[in-house]
Amino acid sequence: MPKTSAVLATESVRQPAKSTATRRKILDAAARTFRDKGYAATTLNDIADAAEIRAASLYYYFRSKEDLLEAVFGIGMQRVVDAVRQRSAALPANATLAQRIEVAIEAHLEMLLQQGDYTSANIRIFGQVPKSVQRKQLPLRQDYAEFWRELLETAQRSGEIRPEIDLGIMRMLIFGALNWCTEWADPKKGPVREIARQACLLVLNGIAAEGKLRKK
Amino acid sequence: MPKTSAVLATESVRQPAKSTATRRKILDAAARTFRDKGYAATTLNDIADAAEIRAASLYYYFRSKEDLLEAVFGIGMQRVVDAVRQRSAALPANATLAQRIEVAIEAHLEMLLQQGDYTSANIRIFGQVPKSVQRKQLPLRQDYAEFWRELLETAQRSGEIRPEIDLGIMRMLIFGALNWCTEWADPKKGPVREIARQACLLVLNGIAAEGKLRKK
DNA sequence: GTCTATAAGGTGATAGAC
DNA sequence: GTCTATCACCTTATAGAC
Repeated sequence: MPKTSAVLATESVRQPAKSTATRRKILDAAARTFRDKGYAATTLNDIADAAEIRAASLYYYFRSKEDLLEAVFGIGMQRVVDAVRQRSAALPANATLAQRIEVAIEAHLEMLLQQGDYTSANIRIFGQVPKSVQRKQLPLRQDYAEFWRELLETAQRSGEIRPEIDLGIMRMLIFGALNWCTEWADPKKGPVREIARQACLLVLNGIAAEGKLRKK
Repeated sequence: MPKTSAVLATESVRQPAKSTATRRKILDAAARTFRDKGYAATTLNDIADAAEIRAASLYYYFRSKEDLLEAVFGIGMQRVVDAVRQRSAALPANATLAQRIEVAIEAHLEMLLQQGDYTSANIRIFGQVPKSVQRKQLPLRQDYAEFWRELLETAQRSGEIRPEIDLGIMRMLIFGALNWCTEWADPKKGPVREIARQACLLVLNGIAAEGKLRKK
């Protein structure tokens, strides 16, 4: 059973459909507003407006603003982890580095840019949120980092990644290139596919023409 | 005359030294606090505490919280632009792409990670700040983007950058890899030089070993 | 489940003494 | 130049009617 269900489902499965729908509406509204304005600048009234209810009604579903934030964060992170893991698992066992990187980058970017605001909210505002909330998200984040760490380490051991590459630093540089897309990329103005393709070019081969390779 | 002076200097050069020093202290405090907590979550009391004055005294130097933010942003952006431009100008006219990229990446990262909180505040919280403030920063940001656009375009025309690279997308991916360093890199835990070196490896050649290059 | 009313506290900003 | 005192407003959260 995937972890997803624990995070995505409402606590009680037997709750009436209306309640579940409203809860989802609130979460959607919160994710979008947090993403756009940041956590502190978002008021419960902003969220309530977007969800078409009164601010006080939020407390029927969530104990506090922080609780709501945690729910949004959990869903957002779990979605990336699931998407990247699932698509990678679908690859043949003898898939190349290029194929594995390509699939992972594409899944990551799609979650970030197309699949709603939960993931992008998590990525964008994580650094400016109460430390207590950050701490609770660490396990899930490390889980995801671990996936990439393994992917890159295996490839370096097999000789597909050059030995002078520092995998710890490189992983964060790659995350940066991808995550920063929330700040500028607009799926309506250009296909995510093309961004993913360029990101693969960068990560695998860089931008320099052959024969003009850097010495050291 | 560099634009710097207009932004860095106090309005009136004839103001007593004490006033100028306090102003600088406030700016330093604001940059650090904005950077760490975000704009909305930072109160004027936070800044006043860090600057060792009372909140009301801030209004002797700045009209409003937003004014203070604009001042911090302006300084931060101007510093990157100046640093990158100056160091690039010091290169010989026939410098290679690798040399130019290396110098630009190093200067950018040093401003971001070593040279104080103004630049990192700008980079980190820009997306979650009132739209009116963002708009005022656009000219300076475009100025910097223009520098990179030229650098990359010249290199692609001369054949140093492969033709299948989309320079618009690639520039943003590179910015992302670099800017994201504010979220994880700690100059006390590892030299910025090493991060810059790895970033150059990534940008110029990627991570793949030769002979394992991606087909398409 | 959702609402109105309201509490309790903090926020940016101003007035005016020193 | 810096302070204390204060204002008007907005925020999260709770109480209790419906």
